[in-house]
Amino acid sequence: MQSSPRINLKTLAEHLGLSITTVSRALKDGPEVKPETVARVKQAAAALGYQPDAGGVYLRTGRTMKICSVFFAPEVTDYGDAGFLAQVDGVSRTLEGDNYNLIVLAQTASQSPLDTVRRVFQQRLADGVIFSRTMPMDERVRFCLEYKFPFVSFGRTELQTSHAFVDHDDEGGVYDAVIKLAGEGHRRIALFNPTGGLTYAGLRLRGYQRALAEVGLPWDPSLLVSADLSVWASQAALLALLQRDRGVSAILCANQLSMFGAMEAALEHGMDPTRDGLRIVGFGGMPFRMPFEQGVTYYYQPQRRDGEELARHMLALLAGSAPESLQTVLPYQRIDDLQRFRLELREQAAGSV
Amino acid sequence: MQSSPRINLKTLAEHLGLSITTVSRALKDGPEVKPETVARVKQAAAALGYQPDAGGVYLRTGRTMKICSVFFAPEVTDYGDAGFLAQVDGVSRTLEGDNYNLIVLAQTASQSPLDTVRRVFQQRLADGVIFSRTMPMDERVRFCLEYKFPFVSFGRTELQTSHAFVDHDDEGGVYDAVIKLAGEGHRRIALFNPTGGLTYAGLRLRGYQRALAEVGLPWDPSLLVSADLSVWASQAALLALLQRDRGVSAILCANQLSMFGAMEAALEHGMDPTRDGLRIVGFGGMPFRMPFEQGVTYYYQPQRRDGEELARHMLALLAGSAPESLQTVLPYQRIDDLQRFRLELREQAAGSV
DNA sequence: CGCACAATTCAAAACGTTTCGATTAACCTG
DNA sequence: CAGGTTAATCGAAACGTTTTGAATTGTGCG
Repeated sequence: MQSSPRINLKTLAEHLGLSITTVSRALKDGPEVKPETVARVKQAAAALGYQPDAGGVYLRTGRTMKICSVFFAPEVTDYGDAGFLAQVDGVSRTLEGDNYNLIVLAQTASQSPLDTVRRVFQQRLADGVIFSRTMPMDERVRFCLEYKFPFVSFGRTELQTSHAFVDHDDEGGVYDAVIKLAGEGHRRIALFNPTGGLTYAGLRLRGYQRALAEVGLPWDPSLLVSADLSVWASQAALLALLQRDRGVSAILCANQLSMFGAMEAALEHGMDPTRDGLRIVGFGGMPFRMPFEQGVTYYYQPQRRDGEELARHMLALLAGSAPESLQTVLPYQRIDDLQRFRLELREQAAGSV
Repeated sequence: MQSSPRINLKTLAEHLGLSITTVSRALKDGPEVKPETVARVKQAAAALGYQPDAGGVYLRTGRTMKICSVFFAPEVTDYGDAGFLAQVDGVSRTLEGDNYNLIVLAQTASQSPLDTVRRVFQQRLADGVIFSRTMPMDERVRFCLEYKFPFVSFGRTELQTSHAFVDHDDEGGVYDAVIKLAGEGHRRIALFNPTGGLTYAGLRLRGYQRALAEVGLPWDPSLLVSADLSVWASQAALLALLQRDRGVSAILCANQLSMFGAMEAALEHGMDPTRDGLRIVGFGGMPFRMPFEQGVTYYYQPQRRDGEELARHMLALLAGSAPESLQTVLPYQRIDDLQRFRLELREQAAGSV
């Protein structure tokens, strides 16, 4: 158990009086090796604590056994997105089973999204990449397709070539929300959408317009508000809306941060959510405690599951599955009573521990 | 700009009519290469988009150019810790300047903290490791010291051998809070501490007791409440406290999640923060909007800066600096008016963009 | 006994990089 | 111009692994 000379195939082979070739093959149950020898090698490897050197394996095989997930850092500017961590946890946990490790690369505001992906590819930082904030004509998707670099996007594109993705059914969620709100008598329903040309913003708009048409409400562009996906930006944009349009009685937010922004805007505008009957609809993962919770509807998706699905797709891709078969659109779960929902999650968590 | 043959030193050398040696040296400004040649090589490298292959570099130099940050996944169970992302952002951004990449390894509940660090070391996943949740006799610190593996702990230890760390001045923060609260007339001040034997829990207790002694208040063990660092656990523990002890007028929380827990507990107990004059003291990063904000004092530390400091220490360590010189204890900033503080941060952020 | 054939094992090459030591060319000194 | 010094470049080895092709044994059959 001496530690100075690091255990590698060579030391292991010398120690056993075998060749490097045989040891290497024995460790992966090569059929050319005598079963007896296999057992002997494996025992010695375990005893000496041999671990294959990742660099050596890569150089020979071209496989890094790493997957990269891109983390969009500018979103951290104010409250950050705790849900991303749950996703990371899901990805990490799923990859672990197949001996893959996760690299998280922070994408700063200064570099373009494509730069980050290109770097992963060119420096061979990982065998595949996972990214979000997907756009209809996403350049990262194009890049990966061109160089045949395995990837799973969190969000769909409108590109011809099909590829692996995981996405939320935002069109369906928004559609459902508008139908319900209209049923309750709401006439002026605002839609908040993130800027940046993300695919799901378009899908949300489609669901919105489809529902409006169905219930016979007019499509009023002034009810569509766009801003950055942060508390402050959405707050400012929605405050402006409330100030210029007294008829708005419901706001469809994009994620938790913009929901916080909507609530702050309502309070800043002097509204009392209970008295004024303002309805706020949010979308996202595990809901934080909010400034107020009356009149709030929440469309929920567990983000750890997103991560698990992303990782499963990635592993399947690397194992040779066709991208067409690796496309998931996950439905939202509608929550009307947040308090009760939290209690449920709490019991659920307590039960699993 | 042909894409099929990957650009490596060999192709680059052939393209320039130079040897691999010269090209390699030119790219790192080796003094043995004619300045003119250096320029020529660099230009060609840029034009062809040459990026050194991470695996090749590692195999030769033994440097992975990666740093691993361990992410404690069980904390995600409910609200997650958005602050960790800010830290990740800080680490990542700082490493980037020195061409290091960040690996985030999720530590699941099933594996011991030591396992994760050991894996990083044995598989040579990274050149160094950063971890938190440090304990006085931390086994990970012991391990890294024994194998001379570079590390920076977020949190101090009580081990003899000195090592690099970054920590918050929790003792000072708690001390300051108790002094102020006592000055306002509070007599029964509760201290919430996380379970798990973390170093900073002990430091908090020390600051608490020191302040009590100084202002002449008795040390009452029943005012010390311990539970997991989650909303639910802290909520349950603090609710129990409020129910059994009617005299408690202030609660010192540990992080944002336990502060949420304290507020939920107070509300569940039927308290009106304004009317009942309950003071809640929180510690942590960027403060979320909370269920109520009257009577709240917040001790703030920007977590992105934590990450930057951790990364700076790591880089210095790898450059050969003595660990003794890489020990930081950061003071908290006391915030009495959260609303105003958020506005300040907002303007600050707006100014920097 | 000679030959083919299977069962084991091995030597060597390759991946991309850095670096030691050697080589060449050019320049200076006496 | 011989001999020495410097500047610039190059060839080759090494890192740890997998894999191709070859070598060594043992066995069965004619």
